[in-house]
Amino acid sequence: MATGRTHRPATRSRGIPEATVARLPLYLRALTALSERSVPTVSSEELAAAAGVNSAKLRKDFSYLGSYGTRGVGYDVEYLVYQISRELGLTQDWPVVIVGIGNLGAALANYGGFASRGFRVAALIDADPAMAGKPVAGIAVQHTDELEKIIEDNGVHIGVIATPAGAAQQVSERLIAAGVTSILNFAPTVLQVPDGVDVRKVDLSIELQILAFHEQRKAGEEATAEAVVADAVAEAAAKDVKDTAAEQSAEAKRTAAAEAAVPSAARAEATARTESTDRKGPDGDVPAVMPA
Amino acid sequence: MATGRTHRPATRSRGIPEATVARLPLYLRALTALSERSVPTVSSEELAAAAGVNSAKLRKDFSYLGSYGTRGVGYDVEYLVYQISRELGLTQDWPVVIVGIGNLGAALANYGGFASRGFRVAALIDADPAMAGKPVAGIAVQHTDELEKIIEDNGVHIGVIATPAGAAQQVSERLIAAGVTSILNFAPTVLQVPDGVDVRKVDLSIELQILAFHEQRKAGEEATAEAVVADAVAEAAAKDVKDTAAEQSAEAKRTAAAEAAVPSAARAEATARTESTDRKGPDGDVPAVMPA
DNA sequence: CCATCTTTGTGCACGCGTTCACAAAGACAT
DNA sequence: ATGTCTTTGTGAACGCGTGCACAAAGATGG
Repeated sequence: MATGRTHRPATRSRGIPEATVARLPLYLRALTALSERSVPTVSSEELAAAAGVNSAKLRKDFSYLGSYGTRGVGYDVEYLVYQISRELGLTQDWPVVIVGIGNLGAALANYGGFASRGFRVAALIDADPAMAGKPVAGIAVQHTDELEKIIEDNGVHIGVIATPAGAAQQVSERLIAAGVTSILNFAPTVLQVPDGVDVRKVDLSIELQILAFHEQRKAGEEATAEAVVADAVAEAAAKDVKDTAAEQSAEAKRTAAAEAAVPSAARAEATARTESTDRKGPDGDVPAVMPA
Repeated sequence: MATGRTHRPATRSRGIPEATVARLPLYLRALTALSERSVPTVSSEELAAAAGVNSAKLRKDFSYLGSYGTRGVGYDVEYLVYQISRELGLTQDWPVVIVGIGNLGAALANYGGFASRGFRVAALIDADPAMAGKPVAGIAVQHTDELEKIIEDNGVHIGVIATPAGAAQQVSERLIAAGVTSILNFAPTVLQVPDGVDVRKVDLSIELQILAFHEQRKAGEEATAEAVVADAVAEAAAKDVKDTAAEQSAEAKRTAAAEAAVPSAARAEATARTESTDRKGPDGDVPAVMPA
């Protein structure tokens, strides 16, 4: 999954825990699949497997909605689909606007999952005058100037931001001022919003970085003792640099730290490689300096 | 953020909590911004504000990495950037393949955040022979047949799946067999993977559904007593249908439940509307039946 | 060198979420 | 009817994550 929950502090909504709410769409998808295959009932065990969760967790999740199962049998698929849809508010059709019709915005506009799940793209909005009028996914792009009018005329409460990072905050403010109270943010920025507005963030770069962390850990854990030692050396060297470089400029300090630490790390990696088979830093042997 | 963590059960990696790991990229981004503005040091309070988190949480997060701050002063921006980058494994350059070059895949390929953050698009792969050779984001798309060779030749460990749901599982199996151990999955499916493989899921539809839930709740909470009563009625009616329709077909049961419940819900909504000002189901008055 | 002021690092308590394990409920067969 | 078997629904224990609040550390000024 992705990251970046910016939620109201834990206002357990009508008794349904946030964690449960986040899983309901997952169950719903699994149930819809079963429904299409005309499966009449499903046990918590089966459904849990399909949704990739623990069966006890699933049962507890459902218990927050009510007692919708039958002991000894399981859950009625169609009935459960309806109950979850209703709970999630998908029995109504939500108009959504997408702001920022670049590569990503266009991809979102074309995403089929919208219409089939209770959402309708009410408008596509972009700041580039050259985009205005152009059809994307069968909908003519409108200019940002129209934003407020579009929101109000269509009674839009959910907005998707797919603009560059720089524009996101301002766009969010205009959306909110016009009546939007829920935002799905794809721009790599932390949005500052007033209370009462929900923001969910999807950040590709963050997801990849989390994967990289685990990947690095996997690569490192075969190199046990020696690597740990080498790491400690690198650590100490870096720390030392920090301590002794107290009056140097930040830039000089960073460079010094890199020089001191990187060779040790490289050594650790080399060691790891000779021990294990092929696991190594994917690109080269000496780690590059970090991005800007 | 997005949803869908499919992680190793909680193998707290080298003492760093998963929740902290998930926030490190956030801090890193805020720090990089400060770095570009040549800010030498930053306090936990300031940085926390920029990253949108509690300052105590931030300090605790950093404490897992070591004591990198200076009391009375704050944190050295450059030094911290380096430490976090190293911890996340971004001091090396990770080659990444993107499978499924549709709208979304193309958007991802064009996403600038890649290169600047330690990732490099090693290849774009698509099953459509017509796509083969076409340049997307300056890289020629390659056919799925080449998948294994590409992975192995480039030492790729991280794969991004942007295919339709139907193809995702098979693609993941091929990726894993070829050596990929971390997957970022954009396809709306739960991937079944062996132990040792990390999967993170980004699901637009799920994010929107979670927003819809909160949105519905906001709309409903102005309508207090009467709505609750009406809801209870709908609940009872639905339950009743379920009970009495025990021997009916699933399809008939669902229809009956919808008929019994929906009018009540509509009533509740109507009540809400007269009481509050303009908050209403965005599209029509009668909730549509849920998606297929 | 001492006093003061700022800011970190963390012990502690609390609450949420997860999981286990089992009793209650119902289906189904005899 | 009665017993057996399956599966739900949930009480209780546990562990992780969060946030408070404060002591320790160090900078800064006199």
